[in-house]
Amino acid sequence: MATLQDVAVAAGVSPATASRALSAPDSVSMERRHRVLEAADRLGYRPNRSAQALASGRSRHLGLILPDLANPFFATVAKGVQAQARGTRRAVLVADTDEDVRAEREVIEDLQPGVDGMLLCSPRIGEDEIREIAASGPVVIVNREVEGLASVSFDVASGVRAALEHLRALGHTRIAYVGGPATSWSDARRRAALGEVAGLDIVDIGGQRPVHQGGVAAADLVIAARATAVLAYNDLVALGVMSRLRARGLSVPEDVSVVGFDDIPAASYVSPALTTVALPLTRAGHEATTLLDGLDDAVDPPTLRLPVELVVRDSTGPARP
Amino acid sequence: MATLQDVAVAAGVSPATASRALSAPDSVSMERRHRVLEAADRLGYRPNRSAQALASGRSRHLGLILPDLANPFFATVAKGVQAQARGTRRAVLVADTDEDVRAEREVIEDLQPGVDGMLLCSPRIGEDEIREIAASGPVVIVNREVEGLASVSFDVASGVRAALEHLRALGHTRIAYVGGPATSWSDARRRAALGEVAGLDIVDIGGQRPVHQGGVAAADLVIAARATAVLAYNDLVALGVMSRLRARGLSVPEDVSVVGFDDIPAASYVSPALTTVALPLTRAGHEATTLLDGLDDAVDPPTLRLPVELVVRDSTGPARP
DNA sequence: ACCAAAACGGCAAGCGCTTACCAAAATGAA
DNA sequence: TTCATTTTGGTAAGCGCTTGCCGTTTTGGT
Repeated sequence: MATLQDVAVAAGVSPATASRALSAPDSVSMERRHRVLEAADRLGYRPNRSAQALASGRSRHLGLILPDLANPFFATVAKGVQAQARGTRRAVLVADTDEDVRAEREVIEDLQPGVDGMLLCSPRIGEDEIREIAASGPVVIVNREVEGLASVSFDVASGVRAALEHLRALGHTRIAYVGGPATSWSDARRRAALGEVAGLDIVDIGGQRPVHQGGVAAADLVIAARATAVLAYNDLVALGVMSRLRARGLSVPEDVSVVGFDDIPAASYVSPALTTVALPLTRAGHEATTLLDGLDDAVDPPTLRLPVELVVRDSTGPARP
Repeated sequence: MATLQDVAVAAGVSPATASRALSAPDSVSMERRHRVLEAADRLGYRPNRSAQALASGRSRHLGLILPDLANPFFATVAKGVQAQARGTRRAVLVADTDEDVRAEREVIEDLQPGVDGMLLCSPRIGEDEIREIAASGPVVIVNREVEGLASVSFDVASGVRAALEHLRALGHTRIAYVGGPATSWSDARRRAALGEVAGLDIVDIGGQRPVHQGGVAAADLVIAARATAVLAYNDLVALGVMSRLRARGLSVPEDVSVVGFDDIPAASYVSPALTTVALPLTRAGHEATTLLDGLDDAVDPPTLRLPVELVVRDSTGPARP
């Protein structure tokens, strides 16, 4: 494997010049730059990333920590991060914590020293722990907010409000909220917004795992609560609720209306198509990555709260009179 | 930030001993090891990954290249890789090529120098290119086979056979195959197996993008072809076909039976639940990662072909008499 | 033609760690 | 007790690159 040294020799310049020719093109005369580029090309030179990282103190690696890669929510964010990072030729270290707090701590600890910055997606760990992490390296939080730290989140409150108003307009008054993990910041945000629409009777169906099965499990509670509509923590849960409602002989939206959260692809291609609060997931990935870059020269840590949008499809309809 | 040097001084040993105490525990006496560990802990020592990598020549990073993170197929494989890699405390660099051949080439080129090995998931590039890549570093291919290289793939032929036999048993004789990307190796494998079941009239509906919309687009061709059953390239496409069939007023499975491939989560929670050929995706991720580790001491590159299983659900039924 | 300023490029010192290689210490057999 | 053998730990040489510093060349103003 050819080293920069070899390239320099081949081009008849010093290693310093070779280095500059490759990384700071205009600090070297055109002629020499060409000589170096040509030599590098001819020798098939590939920079040694570890050496670059060690010497420069920057690895050009980003760490992305998320609870579950198989969850389309996170996969989509990851895709956004990816795309943005590749634009600046940086690589993304992805770690899946399996929704496990302990694994999360461990993996963050593990990854942090090797990256230039971390993206914490829906972290389940405590605020103080997050602060500690942020103290030892650039960090942007996604889908959660921590006072004093950079974050990209969604305006879920207005999403919840829009969903509830939609349901109220359809004549629903008794609405079940099927929640997510108890440790989830965004579940807390949704809950907090539940009271903001007047004239509604909200039944809170405790925290489920934020997956299809969680919704299945909750559906019977929804039925027992005699709610005519349900707002779910996310689309996966909403889909689970719908499955089970159907299995119990109820039809959506005739008997029960269902609203999800996230707008994952599956939401639009199940039947009935799911009414849901769409979150700009890919964009969140983009923004978070961009934020990470500007962190040092930022005076105070920027907080982005991205707008959401209620997408009305076929899973919601007028309440039975 | 404390360095190994600092730790060594604090523990009253040489840097070499400190290094060994941390990475080769039993090449150092218990007493000194404790001194080092204690000092490291006290100083909050975190090894510098770049330095370790540079000095040892191993980055403890794996590269995972895949066409689309938002596709549950790949996300699931990625999850398997993740889990396995974390077991051996290695990090995974994930790169999403967006189903684009050029991006794929570029990103592989980019990532390879920084990793100890690469996992190429459903690569779309040419065989010769793959060989070239494999020549400059350990590589395992997932969901494709290249003569002479290590790979983990699925026994799709037997899956196709099982699906076709299932359909034939239900009385279907005219069956549409809705294919995937033309450049896809696994689409070619599926196609190759189509002829293996006798007495069937197979209509080939050309290659679609392997996503929901691809299936939607193909559905009308299926109808026009007067097939009573369709086998789709994957579940996403199958789901797309089903949506559109329904929109066209046909019901599944009464009018048309649909079989997918992969068994992604959505397959089981749509209605009607999708009959599909289940692939052990997470396991593929595991196996591929494990294979990568053993590559050097392998005589000839191992090729795993994992078994698949037809999961019969509600999207297939008897043909109309 | 001469000098100041600007542009360019080389030297060399690391970045923080690993790992031969070898010396010293400890162990055990004789 | 002595010598051969094994264990243990120190010395030092890098791994391949970046970058601050400074001398040299070029440029252009007069």
